[in-house]
Order: sequence, then structure tokens, then C-alpha cells
Amino acid sequence: MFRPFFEKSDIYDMDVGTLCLGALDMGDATGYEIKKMFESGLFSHFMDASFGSIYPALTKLTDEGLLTCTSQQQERRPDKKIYSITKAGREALKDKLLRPLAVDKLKSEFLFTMLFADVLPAERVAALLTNRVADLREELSHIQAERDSELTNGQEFVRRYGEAVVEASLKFIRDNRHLVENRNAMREMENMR
Amino acid sequence: MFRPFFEKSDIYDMDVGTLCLGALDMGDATGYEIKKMFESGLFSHFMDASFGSIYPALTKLTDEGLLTCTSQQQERRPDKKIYSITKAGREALKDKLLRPLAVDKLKSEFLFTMLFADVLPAERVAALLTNRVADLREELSHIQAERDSELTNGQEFVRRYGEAVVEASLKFIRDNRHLVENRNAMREMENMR
DNA sequence: AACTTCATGTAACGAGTTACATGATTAT
DNA sequence: ATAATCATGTAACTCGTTACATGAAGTT
Repeated sequence: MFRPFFEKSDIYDMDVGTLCLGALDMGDATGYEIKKMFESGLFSHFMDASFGSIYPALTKLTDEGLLTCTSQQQERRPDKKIYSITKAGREALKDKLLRPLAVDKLKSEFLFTMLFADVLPAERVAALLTNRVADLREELSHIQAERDSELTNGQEFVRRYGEAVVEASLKFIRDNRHLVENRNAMREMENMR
Repeated sequence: MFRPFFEKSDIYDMDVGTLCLGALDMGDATGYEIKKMFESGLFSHFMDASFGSIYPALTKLTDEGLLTCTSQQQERRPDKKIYSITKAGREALKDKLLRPLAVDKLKSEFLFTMLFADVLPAERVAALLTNRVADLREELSHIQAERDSELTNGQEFVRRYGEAVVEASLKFIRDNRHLVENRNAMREMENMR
């Protein structure tokens, strides 16, 4: 009988605090800059967080001694708070990264919608596909833009992974959109086989 | 200047209620069966929900007239409640599906972890990759198992999409794992280029 | 014996988002 | 004029999960 060697509560939860720790492991940054990292760049492809969760997380992590914070005065603006990860912070991050991972789950509104392609107006389906292609192309160009920068092996692996998946999606849509766009063409192909 | 033609609140939110409506559009089911659909089968690849959200959603949807419910008595078990989507329910679903979509976002703990491959123990990285391959293989076999069933074009599109992405991921890992597994090999390859 | 499947439901809790507060500067 | 960028922070809210309650039948 299979007995799990870990409890559910042990499963590594990629919460905002951990995300911030990860971001700061790559260099000092402010909360604002961390948000930007989640919006563009390597991180953006598989994580997200809002200011409303980043700022409190940063405060909490600092209280716990996992980060240090230096304020930099600015004129006519709130002080810039530059956070740095501490040794304890690096250890806490590494600790989290050694825990069992949950299987990733994609939440795709696009795929959910495509499930009903047959009952949706043809223009809607076409627009959905076209937008999707545009989004993927944009994502691809962002990913490729990061090619030049000096990345660790891990970062480069992740970058290429994203690139590969986006390229495969793009190719798939190119090759298969007729299936949902042109319903008659589909039936003809079925018959030809 | 760009003026958005829709408000944020208009953006289609794939909440549990909508997921249930979608599931029931494919045929009558109980809450328990809907949960199973989210755990395996076509739906499972990009959505999820627990009993704690499915049952209340079903009750709410019924109150709103989007579903009807017939109880089926059972011996020594709670009555089976079979839900059917109503005409109003189908319209509500279609309505939702016509709203602007948010760009999908993958939350991947695997990729987040791989970002730090360089500072993680080699065995951890190897195990991560091996587990990932196993998970993907399993997912692929599930997706392929659905091949025979009679699917609508939309469903078949989604099935093949999942298949294509999983295959691409598998191929990617096969071709690129050396990048994070064997750090010296990586450097040698870099020099050879 | 112990666990899984069947079957529904509720309450407590948690982690996040959205919206607000504040406000100068620069780009369109 | 209007909006976006910079910059931080808090409070209300939302949506969902987890854990519990209940309990028989079948599987390992």
C-alpha cells in the first residue's frame, strides 16, 4: 500500500513571500521593482503578485530576519526601500525549494472557452485564436529578448523551456485552427482519412 | 490614446460556478461527478475545484434558475442530486464565454525551482526532472486515452492542444536537462560553439 | 485492519486581489 | 488635458481550500 512520505502541509507552497525571496536572491530590489519583475522578464511567465501582497510580505520577511532593508531618501516621493536577502533568507529559500512540489496546474480560460467552440459564433472563435496567437507572439519576443543577458544555467533552462512551450503552442494553433474555425473542412478531412 | 473598451470587472472570470455550468453543458451530473471530471478527463488539464466550492456553487446556480436538480433516493447514502443545465443556464454560459479573456498565466513551482538549479544539490535537480518527466508522461497517457471517445471539434482541439504542449515539454526536458544536470558539460558546450 | 469510493454539505480559515490614500514627474 | 511611471502602504473583500460531520460498501 502506498504511504505518502510527506504530509500535505509539507508541500511547497509558492506564496508571495517565497517569490519575493527568489526575486531578491537575484539581487537587491525595491517592492516596486519586484512587481515589475513579475510583470516582465523571466519571472513573468509563471508567477504573479500584486502590490497588496508584495509589500506586506516584504515587511514580514524583514521582521523574520530573512531580509534587510535600507531606506533611500527621495525628494517628493516616498522613500525607496531597498531590500537585500540575508544569509538566513537564502537558507529559508533553499529549504523551501527542497520540499516536495505540487504538480503544476494551468488555469486556462482560453482552453475552457475553446471547449465550446462548436456552439460559439464563428467570429468569436476566430477572434479568440487570433488574439491568442498575438499574445503568444508577444510572449515569445519577450522571452527571446532575454537571450543575451547573462543567465545562470537554471535561468537559461527556464527561458528555453518557456520558449519551447510558446513555440509549440504557436505551431499547434497554426496547424489545427481549421479544426474549430472551419467546421466543414474538418468533416471533409475526417472523411478523407 | 488607448481607451479600454471594457472594464476590468467585465473580464471573464472562470469561477467555479462557470466551470460547473460548463461541465453540465456536456451532460447531467452530480456534484461528486463534476469533481471527478475536474480530476481526470479533458477538464483536468486546466481547471480544478474542491467539494467545498462545487456544492455551494451548484446550490446557488439552482437558486438562480440556471440549473435544475432532481434528487434520486439511495439506500444508506445521501440522496444523489442530479443537476441539469437549463436554457437560461446555457445562455449564461455562452454570455460568459463571449466576454474578454484574461491572458492565461501558468503558476509553475517546477519552473520557479529550476531557476535556482545552480545552487540546489545536483540530486535534487535530477529528481525534480525525473519526477517531472513521470508526471508529464502520465498526463500524456491520460490525454491520449480520451482519443477514442466522441468529441466535438472544440473538445478535440483542446485535447490535441494539451497533447502538443505535453509532448513539447517532454521533448524539451529530454534535450535540455543536461544544461542543469551536468554543469561541466554545459560549460564545455558553450566553449565549443 | 485500513483505506478508498461513494455522497453531500458547512464553517473556519487563508491567501490573495481590488480599491483606496497620497502625490510629483514625465510623456502623449 | 490625460495618462502613465514612480513609490509605498492599508483595509475591505472575495474566492477558494481545508477540515470536519456523517456513514455504508467494497477493496487490499
